[in-house]
Amino acid sequence: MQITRQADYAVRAIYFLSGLDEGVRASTSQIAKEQNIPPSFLAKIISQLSVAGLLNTSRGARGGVSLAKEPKEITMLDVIEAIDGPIKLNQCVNASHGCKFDKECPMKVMWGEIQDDLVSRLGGSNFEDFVNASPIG
Amino acid sequence: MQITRQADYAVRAIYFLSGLDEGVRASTSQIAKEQNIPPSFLAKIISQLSVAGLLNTSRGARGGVSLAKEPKEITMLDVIEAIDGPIKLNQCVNASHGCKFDKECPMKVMWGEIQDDLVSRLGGSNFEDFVNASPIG
DNA sequence: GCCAATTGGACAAAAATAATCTAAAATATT
DNA sequence: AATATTTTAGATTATTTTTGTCCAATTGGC
Repeated sequence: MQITRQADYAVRAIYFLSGLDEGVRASTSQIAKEQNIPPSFLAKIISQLSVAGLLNTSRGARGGVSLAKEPKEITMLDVIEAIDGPIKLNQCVNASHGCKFDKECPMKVMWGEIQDDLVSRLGGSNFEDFVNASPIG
Repeated sequence: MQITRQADYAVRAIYFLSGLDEGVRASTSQIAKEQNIPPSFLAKIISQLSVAGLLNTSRGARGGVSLAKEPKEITMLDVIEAIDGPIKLNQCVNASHGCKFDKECPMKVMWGEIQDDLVSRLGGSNFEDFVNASPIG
């Protein structure tokens, strides 16, 4: 019932980049040092975020990473699902898996509602708001 | 970001027992068979629920398990936290752990709010309501 | 005493998580 | 062209968590 370390690292990386001027790059190792994240682990995460379309990367000297969209267009949900996959609070939500109750299960309904709420709140949280709430020093 | 199988098993056991008449016992193996849960695994879970004060157990022939409270007095949160421990959506919530942002982190605030919501919804869901919503056949 | 049940502990297997390491590819700078 | 820097990709490892199993002990009713 907790986001993974990886997802947290991803969020912090995006947040860090959101604090930079538009288009400005930072290298993975820079972010790693700044945020105290294992560098080669972060490299993997950065790569996934790039595949997910959240980051632009450029190789080579003076290369690095920058946001692929404005902070306002990136939500907490985007980042977390890019790393941890779709949110699913219980195995049965949005999928029957042979539980005896299943179809008539009021608890399944509850999980579905809570999950929808969670997803919608995460989907409504963007990084511009985060940065505005507390400008990064 | 998902409750464990154990917690789900626990919930299903409590739900099953909530459908019985007050004070009626069922054996662990009965519940296990009924709900398709590995019996010796369920025994462990039952034991934890007993320690948590949610179940009464009695050993010996004709022994078994029954609810320690009325279904109305048992919440989804009770059951899940008895098995999975306290809900914590991210490592940083309610605890500083050396993240660079920490104190001024708007995302930590967000996690805290979402978590409080989740906890309050789970704490507001009791098993009488579940049983009423869909009487167990 | 016998049978049926929980209890407790050790143990094992599998899966998920958290990394590390290395080689390759790309690209600015010199 | 050479070099230094950086991402990319893949294999590999280590650790932790999750999911169980098994067995002996205990308890209680008949």
